[in-house]
Amino acid sequence: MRQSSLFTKTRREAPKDELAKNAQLLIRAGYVHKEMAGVYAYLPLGLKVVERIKEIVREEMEAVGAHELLMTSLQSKELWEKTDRWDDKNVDVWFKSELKNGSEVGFGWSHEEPITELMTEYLESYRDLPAFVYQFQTKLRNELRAKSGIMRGREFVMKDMYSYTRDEEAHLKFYNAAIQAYHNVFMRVGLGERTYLTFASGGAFTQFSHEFQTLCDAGEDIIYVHKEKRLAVNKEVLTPEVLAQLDIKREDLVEEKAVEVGNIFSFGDVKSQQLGLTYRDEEGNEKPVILGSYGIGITRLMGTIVEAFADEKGIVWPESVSPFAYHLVSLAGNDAEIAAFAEGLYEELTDAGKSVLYDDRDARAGEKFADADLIGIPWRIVIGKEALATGQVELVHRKTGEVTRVGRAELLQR
RNA sequence: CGGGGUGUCGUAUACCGGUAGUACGCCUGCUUUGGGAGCAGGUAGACGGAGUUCAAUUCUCCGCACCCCGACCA
Repeated sequence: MRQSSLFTKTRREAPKDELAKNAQLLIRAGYVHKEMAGVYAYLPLGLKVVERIKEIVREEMEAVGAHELLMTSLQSKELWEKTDRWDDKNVDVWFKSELKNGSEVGFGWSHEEPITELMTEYLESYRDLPAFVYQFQTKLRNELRAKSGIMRGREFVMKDMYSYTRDEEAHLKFYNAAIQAYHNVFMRVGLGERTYLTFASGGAFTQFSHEFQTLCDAGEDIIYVHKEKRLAVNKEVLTPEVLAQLDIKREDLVEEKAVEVGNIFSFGDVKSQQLGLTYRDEEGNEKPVILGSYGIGITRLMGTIVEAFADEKGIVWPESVSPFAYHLVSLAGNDAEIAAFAEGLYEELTDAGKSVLYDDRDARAGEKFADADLIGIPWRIVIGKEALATGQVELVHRKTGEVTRVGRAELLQR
């Protein structure tokens, strides 16, 4: 992409109403636009990051056998009444509206009910099980208080996956596969080292649910981390009984701030009973389907990545989620030869399938470097007089600042 | 939802009960060109409403918006 064609611009300063680092940097660099409190639009650069994160998640979900679908944002009141979650007294984040004919509808803050009801139409026999589905959906939640930039908004993108299995054994098998898939996701987006499987309270069906908590100063949660065993417990389950059960000692736990980037739940058959999701087994007996729910906050994950890796100059994207692999910075000025060199290299890299943001703007070096630092693409290629003279270009690593000089051929082979 | 705070050009800020200033941005021109350039000229602003006052951007009230702390958070 030619930067001259990008309508967004960088800003020196963050708006004064943004205190969260992730929002300050994402706005300054032109990734997002704040529409209202807790509601952000994703601009071209920001959308690329969202899509890259989604693609990683998609690959891992497909790898455990799940299929993608897309549910609706408008949801039916009658459906949610079946599980007693329509009433504002029970769910306090509903946005509700009504149709012209007067019937009430809700804006989806979760999709467990709709997807499960959908499944009643298709899952009838043990032969139809198991079934695993997921989607990327914009969730709408009327949070009392939005905060922390894109990390806790009223509108955000979430990956939610649901498992439908015939019994507890099949459920656990998938549940454990999902845990591994989640680990893979967080590893791939660069947060693996600092993300912990965290035991949380489980509700009626199982003792525990599991959260994936990423250590981060901007986090809203407090967790207790066992670094050696690479697990953590949520405050609500920090009891002597649980510690004994997990075979960990209180003194080995460190209190840390963290962001909940994912969570997984076992629902058992409660919701299936409520919504009438049953199947016939081999003997013709009608049995409830076992349900599991698995979420990853895609946009929250993006904010967490910014928070985790940014430095004083700006964003530092891991290669796996960066909007572009390379930031080609041309310092041509009025020098047509340098401009031609940069143009040629841009074409070559692009033709070779590399994703390149090409700073072809008529701007000075300082401004270009500052912008490149802010935007945070992992590798910067600098084209100046020296490149013309030697044929070698500067390759600068955003994260470390390390500079190496490489030839075109070497660059194309990376 | 309880508490606290803030609303001034596009952005960040200053001052002030009596002519709203600065920087960046943006526009024009010239110069400059490896770390947010220089000069000159230009563009653009008091959240909305009511009240107090000779006079309100400034004080008061209401509304709206935004931020922070808490509560909440499948």
